[in-house]
Amino acid sequence: MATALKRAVDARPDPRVARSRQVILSAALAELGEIGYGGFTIESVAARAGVGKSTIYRHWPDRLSLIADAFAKLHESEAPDLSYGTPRDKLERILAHVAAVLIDSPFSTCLPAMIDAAERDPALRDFHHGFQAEVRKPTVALIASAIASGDFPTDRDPELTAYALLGAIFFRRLMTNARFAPEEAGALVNTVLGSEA
Amino acid sequence: MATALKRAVDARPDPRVARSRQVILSAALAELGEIGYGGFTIESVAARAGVGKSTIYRHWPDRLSLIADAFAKLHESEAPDLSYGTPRDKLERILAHVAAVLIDSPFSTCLPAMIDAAERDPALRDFHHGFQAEVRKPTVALIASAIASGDFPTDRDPELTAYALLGAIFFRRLMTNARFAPEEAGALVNTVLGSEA
DNA sequence: AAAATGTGATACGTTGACGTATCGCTATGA
DNA sequence: TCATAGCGATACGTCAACGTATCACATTTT
Repeated sequence: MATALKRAVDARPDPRVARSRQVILSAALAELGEIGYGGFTIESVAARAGVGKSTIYRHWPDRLSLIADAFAKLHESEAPDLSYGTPRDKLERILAHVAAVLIDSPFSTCLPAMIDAAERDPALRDFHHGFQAEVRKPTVALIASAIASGDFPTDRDPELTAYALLGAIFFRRLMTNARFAPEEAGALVNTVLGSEA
Repeated sequence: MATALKRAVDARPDPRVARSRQVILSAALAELGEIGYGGFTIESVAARAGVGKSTIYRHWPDRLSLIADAFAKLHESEAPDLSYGTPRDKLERILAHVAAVLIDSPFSTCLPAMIDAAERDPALRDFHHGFQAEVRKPTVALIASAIASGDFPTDRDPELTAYALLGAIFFRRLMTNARFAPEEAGALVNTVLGSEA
């Protein structure tokens, strides 16, 4: 059995590989935030990562798969704790978290590039939309159950409610120069669900 | 007085200039929709417009000013008629209009490129945010007056309400694969303002 | 009709990124 | 210790777009 294959099967992986992949992905994210999808180049990523260009080509076949992996890395974030509080408290906590992420985080920095990339490449679009749908699920479920239990007004559509709440925060990030502050989360819930909910 | 200067002062402009500018701007918009901001090139625009590259450089000094002019052209659209109906009717009409625009229009096609461009260039950002704020004004005013008059629930913030309503529609365009249908406008108003409003 | 000017085409040198290949060098696992 | 990779650097030819400069032709104004 060839040595390389043997290692792949039963030996410990070379730690240099993991390290290379990690610094390259970080540099790629930084580039996406700064330059965007269209102007993204392998050579800038290599320079920023302090890595030889060949090292990137060793691990990714082309620009697009590197971008896809970088976006995937972006989505390693934790959600707020939903194990306690009233439905309204939980919802407010979720929205404050989303607002905080959109004010300042790698995700927020790369969001315009991601939206642009999703528009150009079908695989990235599926990834982007699919991941967002996944992330939205707990929020929609929370709203639906609160409506069903009567905690929230019962004449609401859970999905539309989620779109209105999340949409307000994303809209402020992408279409205005005043990002949504986490402290406004309560006011947003009041405005959408009514202040007595 | 030199002839060129004299013409600039008091004579009729050469119609070829207007025609060139117009076909170039259209081609530039098509390119922005297809390629995006980062990959935008003067040569593609020239080819698409069926125009010599020199003609573009005759009228615009560089890439950025051409993009800015193209985006400006994008914003020549008419708003729905707000001269009749209840506040709720008017609001629903506005939202249905926004939804229709975001489903299919040059604006919708170029929106991801515009968001990306706004993130990279401060002048384009100011333009983008400024124009959106302008467009939003009548909607916010309508909501504010309907809240003040008691037509809408009085415990709402007009601006937040506008962000929730518009945000839902933009969110669906940018973050999901199911754009908002104009027919859903009524349901959206119900969900945000309550069905009895 | 004549003068002026905008136009498309084309050529130019320059630059930056592509993706490949080939170096010694060094970290690694055996 | 030693063979084995993975590494950064660098060079390579290719290509696409940059922004400039000419040119003959067509359109327009005077």
